[in-house]
Amino acid sequence: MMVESASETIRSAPSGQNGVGSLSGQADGGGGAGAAGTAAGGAGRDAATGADSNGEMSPAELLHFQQQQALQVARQFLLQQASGLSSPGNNDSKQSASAVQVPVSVAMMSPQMLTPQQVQQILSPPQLQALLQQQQALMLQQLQEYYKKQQEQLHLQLLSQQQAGKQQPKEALGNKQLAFQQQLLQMQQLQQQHLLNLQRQGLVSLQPSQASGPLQTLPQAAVCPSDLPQLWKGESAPGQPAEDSVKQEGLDLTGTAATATSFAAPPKVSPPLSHHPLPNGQPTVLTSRRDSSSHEETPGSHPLYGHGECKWPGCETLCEDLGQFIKHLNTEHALDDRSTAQCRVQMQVVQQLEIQLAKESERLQAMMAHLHMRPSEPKPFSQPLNPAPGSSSFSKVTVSADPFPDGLVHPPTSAAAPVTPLRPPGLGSASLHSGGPARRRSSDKFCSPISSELAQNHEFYKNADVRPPFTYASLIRQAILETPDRQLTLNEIYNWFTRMFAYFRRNTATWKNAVRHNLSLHKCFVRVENVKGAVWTVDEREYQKRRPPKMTGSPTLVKNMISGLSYGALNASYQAALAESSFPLLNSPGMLNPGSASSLLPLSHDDVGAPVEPLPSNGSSSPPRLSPPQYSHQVQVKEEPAEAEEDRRPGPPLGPPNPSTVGPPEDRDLEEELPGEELS
DNA sequence: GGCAAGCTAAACAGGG
DNA sequence: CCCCTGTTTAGCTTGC
Repeated sequence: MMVESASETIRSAPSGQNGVGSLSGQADGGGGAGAAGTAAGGAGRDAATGADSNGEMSPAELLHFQQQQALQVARQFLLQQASGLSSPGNNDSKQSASAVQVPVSVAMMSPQMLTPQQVQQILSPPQLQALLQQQQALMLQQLQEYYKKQQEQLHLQLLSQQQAGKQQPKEALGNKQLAFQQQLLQMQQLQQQHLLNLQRQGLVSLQPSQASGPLQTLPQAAVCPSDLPQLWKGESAPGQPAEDSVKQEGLDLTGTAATATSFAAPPKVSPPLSHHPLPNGQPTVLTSRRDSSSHEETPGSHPLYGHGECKWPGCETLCEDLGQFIKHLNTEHALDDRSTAQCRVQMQVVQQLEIQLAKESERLQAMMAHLHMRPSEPKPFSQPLNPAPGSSSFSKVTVSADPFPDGLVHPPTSAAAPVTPLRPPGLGSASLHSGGPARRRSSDKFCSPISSELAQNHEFYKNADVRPPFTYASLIRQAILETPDRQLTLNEIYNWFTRMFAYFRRNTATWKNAVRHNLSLHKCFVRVENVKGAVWTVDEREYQKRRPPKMTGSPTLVKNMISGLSYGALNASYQAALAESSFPLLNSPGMLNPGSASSLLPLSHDDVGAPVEPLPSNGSSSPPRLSPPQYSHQVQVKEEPAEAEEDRRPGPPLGPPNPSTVGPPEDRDLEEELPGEELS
């Protein structure tokens, strides 16, 4: 029967569009925002309670209620503002790069849908920074308005109380006024505490010389990413009393502290990093960074001054000398709203980066713990965890820069656009071969579970025009084993290739020929005549025997090698294998144990939901092929005549394949049987 | 350098 | 005759 070309049928299939879906699916930011708002409300409530202690209950309750109302109004207003960044009321904050408007709007329109971390993962650093900046600008504006409201309400309250107090004893009135004043004071204190916390994180260090400048309208200056290092350096000017600056800002922005947390995008949670405050309140992280990045700074210079220009974010004003710069700094970057907002923006940036760093560090710790590596070792960063493609990048894929500089964590499934030359995580240099045939594909060379790899990077391969780092044989086998019946027709194999890999949606003549060639060439692929035609199955035993073991006959050698591989003694090639295989192989607990062959015994069939890449029998292989699963996926062939394959190929040594009876029992037989077979 | 593995290309045959 | 499927051979590259 004629079957239409697989490539044509598959080409029209919708490619995976998962970027937005994954975003919406992860929507979880509402909880965080709500929690922050609750915290802010709690602060207000505490303040009100403090007033209560002075006597009158009803005014305090009323004030509390009004505070809550004001908070709600402020929140709603912020959300409204966020949903329309270009609204007329935000003219002052529109000077940011227009290129980031779209993502910023997207992110701001759904503040309760995305956590800051998620937003950060979505946005690029410049976008994120612009977002943060605008968010901070909005936040500051809202805080000011809210503060004004609060003050107006308090004054109204005072007036009303005074009006009502005319019929009350003077003591009561005095108590009420005192309560309001105390509440104001508490708000200020809360704000100071908040800023102090930030200061302790090293995120705020305003110069005391910057007296409260005139209240400018709004922050607006765009902070270009290149200015970040300068801000890093400048955020903790030496010799600046932190408390002074905090107090100054606290007084300058009185009343904002209680609500600041409700508007701040990231929760004020210090990442589980080394946030050990130094005696001056600066975290060691920042100090070390400054040390490493301020090499050009001389003791007499200013961290915000370099190369003759002001390094304040978005400024770049040329200053001939330090004195002029200081003058400029005091005039242009005084402690006003804009500077404060810029500092806050930088705080947010730093926080985001720290959160991200914390996450990545945590992931690294988990990975290293999983790999039984010492977490303290700096080695992993030098290991080719995500090696640059370098000379081995596939010819059709040009990877100019690492799109995921933070390692192998970013799932390509979420970001990979169709035909995007992204490198799948965990696929290293040997994966994307340079030009010509892609040989030594990782699955075969290192026996990485192709199913795991595919499961992890399924979307990537589906969308990116990247040649999968697997041999044709591995792919064919995987295609066959993924089916319930463990059998596929040739055309179905074609379909699987085109469905799973964007790369195979073209060059059909080449790879189809190769598929046919492999099916015929390798004895592990068994052609079975079916009612509907011929189907291809996999003979796992033959698949294992496909590669003659190089270390056959020396169990001790193998054992030593296995021991050598354990723990930190991974050799370079195996590390490369790890890099290429995304470590799924190490899911086997026995992999890194200096252990017996029994510990290397097969992974579960159900691993990763699909048959794992089989591991060779012990004593037979190169390092990655250490485990001897040797389970056979001898399939249930829907065949009437069972003799079709036998005449063409000799049956597997296990005996006549009775497809209807094969299954776990055969797996057990294989495990018992094959070691000797391989070691013979 | 030899060998094995893998890829590509091509020729060929058989069947629908 | 064309296309698909399947087999086989050859040449080449790469890694060990």
